[in-house]
Amino acid sequence: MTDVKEIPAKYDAKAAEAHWAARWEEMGIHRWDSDKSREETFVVDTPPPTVSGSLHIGHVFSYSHQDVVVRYQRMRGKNIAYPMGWDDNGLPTERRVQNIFGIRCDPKLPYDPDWKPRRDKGKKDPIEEVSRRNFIEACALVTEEDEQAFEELWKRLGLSIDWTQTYATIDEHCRRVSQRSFLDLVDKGEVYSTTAPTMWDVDFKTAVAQAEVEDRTKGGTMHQVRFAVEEGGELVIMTTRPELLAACIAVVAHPDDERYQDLFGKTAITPLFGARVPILAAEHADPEKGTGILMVCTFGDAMDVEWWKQKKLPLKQIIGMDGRLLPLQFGEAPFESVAAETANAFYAEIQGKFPNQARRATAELLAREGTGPHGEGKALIGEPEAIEHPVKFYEKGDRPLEFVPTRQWFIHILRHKEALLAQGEKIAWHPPHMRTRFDHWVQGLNQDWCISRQRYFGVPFPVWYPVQENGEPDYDRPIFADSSALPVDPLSDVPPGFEASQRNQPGGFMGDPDVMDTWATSSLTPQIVSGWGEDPARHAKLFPMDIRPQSHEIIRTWAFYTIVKAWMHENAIPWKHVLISGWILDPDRKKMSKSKGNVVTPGHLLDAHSVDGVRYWAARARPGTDTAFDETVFKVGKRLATKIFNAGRFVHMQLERGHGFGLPLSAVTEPLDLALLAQLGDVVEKAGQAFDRFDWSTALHGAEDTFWAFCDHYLELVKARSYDEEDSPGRRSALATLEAALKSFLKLLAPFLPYVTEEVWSWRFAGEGRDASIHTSAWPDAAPLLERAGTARSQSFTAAVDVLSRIRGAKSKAQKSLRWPVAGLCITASQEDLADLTPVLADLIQAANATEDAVELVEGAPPGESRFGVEVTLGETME
RNA sequence: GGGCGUAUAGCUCAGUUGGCUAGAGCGCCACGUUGACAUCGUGGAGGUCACUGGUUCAAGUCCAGUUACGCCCA
Repeated sequence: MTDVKEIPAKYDAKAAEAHWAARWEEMGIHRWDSDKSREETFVVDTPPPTVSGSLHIGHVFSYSHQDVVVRYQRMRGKNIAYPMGWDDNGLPTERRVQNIFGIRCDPKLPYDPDWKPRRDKGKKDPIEEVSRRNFIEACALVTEEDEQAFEELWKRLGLSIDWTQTYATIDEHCRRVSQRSFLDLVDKGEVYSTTAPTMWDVDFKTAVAQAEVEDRTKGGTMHQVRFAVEEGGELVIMTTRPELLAACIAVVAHPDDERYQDLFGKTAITPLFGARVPILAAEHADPEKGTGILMVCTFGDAMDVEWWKQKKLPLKQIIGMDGRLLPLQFGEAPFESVAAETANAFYAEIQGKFPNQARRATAELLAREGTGPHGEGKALIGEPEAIEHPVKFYEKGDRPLEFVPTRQWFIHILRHKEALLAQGEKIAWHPPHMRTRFDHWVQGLNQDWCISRQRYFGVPFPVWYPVQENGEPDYDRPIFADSSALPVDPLSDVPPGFEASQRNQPGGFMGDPDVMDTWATSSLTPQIVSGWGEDPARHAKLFPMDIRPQSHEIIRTWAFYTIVKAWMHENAIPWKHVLISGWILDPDRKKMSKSKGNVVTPGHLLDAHSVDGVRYWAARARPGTDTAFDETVFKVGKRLATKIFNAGRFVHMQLERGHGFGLPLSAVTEPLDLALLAQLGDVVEKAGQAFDRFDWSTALHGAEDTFWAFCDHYLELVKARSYDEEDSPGRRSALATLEAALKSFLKLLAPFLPYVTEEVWSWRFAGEGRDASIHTSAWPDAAPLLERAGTARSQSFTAAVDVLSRIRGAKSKAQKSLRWPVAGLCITASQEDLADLTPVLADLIQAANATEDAVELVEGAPPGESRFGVEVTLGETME
């Protein structure tokens, strides 16, 4: 308890932040109680941030939203399970490690136990090659540091996380859960491995999933190329990728396209390479596009893959895993040619090149005389035309994706669209329209989920393959780990029934060298936290979870995959509610992103505007709605915090002077006070309702507005009575109201501004048990407030405010101070409005510094459209 | 090109089921240090509610279309 006289005149936000962050940890008020029932518990599926090193104001924004919701639920008496995870997986970390230490992984190198990563390397130093295990150790080192930086920020932000419940997506527990998930899906027949054309990043040399692909508009060139028709004549196709000519396996046009009716069934011959390819009718060919007839290659795009599958065409792979054109031999299957010798000569000029170089070179070849159909003229018509078109990129990559046939693990999702849409319907989305994004994503799926990544830092597959006598692995007979042995590392662990010496030997085994993609693990955060498959009692208390807070751009990834897994494993939804946060836009309303260089880091903002100020800014944003970054809003939040402190200090001083702490609500008797209770009850009720539908901004809005009205008007109107030296009923009524109001406001605002509200609460209101902290104290109850207010005229308060404002205006116009005495006050209003005003007239007179005999009430129509006509005569002197 | 969303004072945003004389804060201007607060208070000026039509006694709000911006997808 703080002696009221000891309360400092100024609020030191920074000191309060440091003090309370540490105290809450000591008090353990954020701990989940595993003894409580599921019904009493509120579980949060916290987004594990990718610890790529940089903190972003967007983190502060969305994590503040979760915490606001959590703090409300805690005050509602819920046993909160609010864990924290770190997403360390995969490529972002590997990239960072490569840059920081100047290293690259070469899996063929042996482990060097003495090797230590060095940070002092310049950009000019040669890249050091290290073993897989050394590389993974370097990744672990960096992520550990990053996690610390995040944890410090989270703690400073006042996130009420239970820090005894943490995980990292590559830690042992998460590896075990991820591998268990994989094996469970193997058992359920939802996983398969196959060699299929897969979108492939040629720089990172890894497969990527549909969700990681983005279209970028790039400049390209459109070529018109003449093909010979074997039976006589020619046709003209249009293509942006002439470098794939050697991979051409067919020519297609729409079956209804009149221009090509007589060509269907005939054979075309490709220029340069002399390949005989069928001319086919295909529904998906667009007659409006180009010449309406196009070449199918293995593989130019997703459509090519589709046609290749549908028409069962041969595979002619010419792009290698490094993105360069592979060496080929024309005249041999599958590269048969009617002119193998010239084909080889032409191909020699483009072999080994990257596609864009090969494209220009091919165009030049096609422009040579004699390359045209039947050896006449040029194959290329005119000059290539510059165009803009969408090109598929890995979202973290710099070079266009290629379709390369590789062996990968997939999860069946295409055949489950209906079931997944049904799962989406069982979840409440906030705001509701965000579900349509999920629906559209599911409806638009066109590939199964490829979960293999050719990386190092991630969760390995619990899989080995038998090595055949010819030394090649037999992918069709994978050896799965025993579920009791998880997690396993197939590159160091030995499968059941084998000896370590048999690794990579004919008749022995080989470990799957790949790791799972990030989402294969991140899609399991509910299961990871709940102890799925390990601790049934815990799982039953934490799963399904209550809320999944996240932003809208990862509905198609994180939310989607999590829904997939929960459905496949347990035919369940992973959470009851999805809360979507908007984005931070820069002042030009552009999305903040690293590449644009408009990202704001949060540290200095917390210093300048206080944590409460920054959280206020975050909480003002409606769920799902993007918000412009506006530093002036931080100031408003800080001002609110200061106001809470000052108003709290004032109320405490009044209560102290009047020995008024702990007066019951029944002491509230004055009309003005009863009117305030009515307002208070109303805002408490509305804020609770808003919170119950996860609409934090509306709850804040109401609480804030009412609190300012309380400070600006009620406190001014009640001062005279609370200053009263005698222990009158009027004073007792004022003091009881002040305490009830302050407590209510502190609680209403506590989820948003946890520090200043706790600070003020701690002076005298903190007690035993739940009341030890405002954040565990009970959410205010509107019923007793409204009951006490009864039928009190709540219009009385607004009437007093209305007239007081008019008097203030008159003083302001006369350039007098607000304490300037009022010598005459004539108020004209309807009978009803005067009836509202009369009971609070005494308070009004005091606040206006008027006297009772100066006031004249006239029943009649007020001038204009105002509620009250107010004529003010100011006194001659200040007195 | 398709889907979803947004558009209200200079800026950031509120505006329930249509009832509005359209609000708040910031910024701006003026005034004021009164016993919570100068990290302040009071007052003032600021709007064709993107545009065009429609429904209605009544439209910021409902309907249709247009434009601009954002996101997702192709």
